[in-house]
Amino acid sequence: MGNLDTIDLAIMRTLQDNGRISNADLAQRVGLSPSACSRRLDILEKNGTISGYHARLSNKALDYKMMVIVHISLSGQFAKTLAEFEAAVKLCPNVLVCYLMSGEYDYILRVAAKDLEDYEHIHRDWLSALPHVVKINSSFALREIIDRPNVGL
Amino acid sequence: MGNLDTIDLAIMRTLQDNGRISNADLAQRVGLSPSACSRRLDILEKNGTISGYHARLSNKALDYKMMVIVHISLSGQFAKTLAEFEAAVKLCPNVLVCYLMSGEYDYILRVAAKDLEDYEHIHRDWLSALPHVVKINSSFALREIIDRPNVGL
DNA sequence: CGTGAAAGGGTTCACTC
DNA sequence: GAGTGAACCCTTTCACG
Repeated sequence: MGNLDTIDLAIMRTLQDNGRISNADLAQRVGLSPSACSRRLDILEKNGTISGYHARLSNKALDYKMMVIVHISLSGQFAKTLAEFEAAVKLCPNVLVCYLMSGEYDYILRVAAKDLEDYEHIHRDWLSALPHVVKINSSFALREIIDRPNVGL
Repeated sequence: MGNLDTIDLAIMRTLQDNGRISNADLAQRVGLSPSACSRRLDILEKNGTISGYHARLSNKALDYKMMVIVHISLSGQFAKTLAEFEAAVKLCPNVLVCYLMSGEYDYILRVAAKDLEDYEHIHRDWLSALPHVVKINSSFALREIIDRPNVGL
């Protein structure tokens, strides 16, 4: 996790947008020889600075046309209550993101659904069924403005 | 964007978690010859079902320890108002996600910050400075429970 | 860090079924 | 659609400058 220099940042910037580029092309882009580039990449991966590579699937192509932001409150804040909720929410494949929050609601979720009917099912069969839930508030996304995997470097 | 069969789904499932796997290994995992696998992958990429490959960077390694959910209201809903806000918000590198929403607030944002002081700067110099903003509500994430790039297949 | 070289694989064709 | 084989290219790793 040592210090990142300009070239490390260039490698990361390239791989953010082009995760499947070959090492030879990557080396050329950042101005390194293939062997030096491969060595650096190896370090970045092994020390966890680059934690993985993921294909992004088109929600449209998969017919997921809706994105819903869900705020959830539980009946308490005991560790056991939270742990049971969290274990259950992880099983729902439609939940892309879930954070424990400060403030009015305990959790915020980002949920993908095919359409409104699909979301009704998810709401009834998954979200309402999560343990200790006392309040659910769904807001629907009208349009996606930004969706980046990482902070801009 | 044609129909996806079991093998296509297996390819996508593999590439979601292992975006830099070689075509040869991918072929073996899904039970195809390398050439057949490469042809299918090519189709999935070209028709947009797979829209890209992204390295995931460790927020910890980059020193981004805070995640903030920000609700924002604008002074109106005219197309020009929204367009000006959206153009401006896209320039902030700390904003990972931004959706136009139905409901009480107009936009919801996911913002990464290094620490509380860093967030104060982002709030003052970026968020408060966005055009037409009349209300900002920041909630801080205490813990990440789920953060998947895609819906579970 | 770069170079060069060698070994081992990977990718991409045309071709066949 | 899928598999095969061959040519070509890429990756990885090494010793060395």
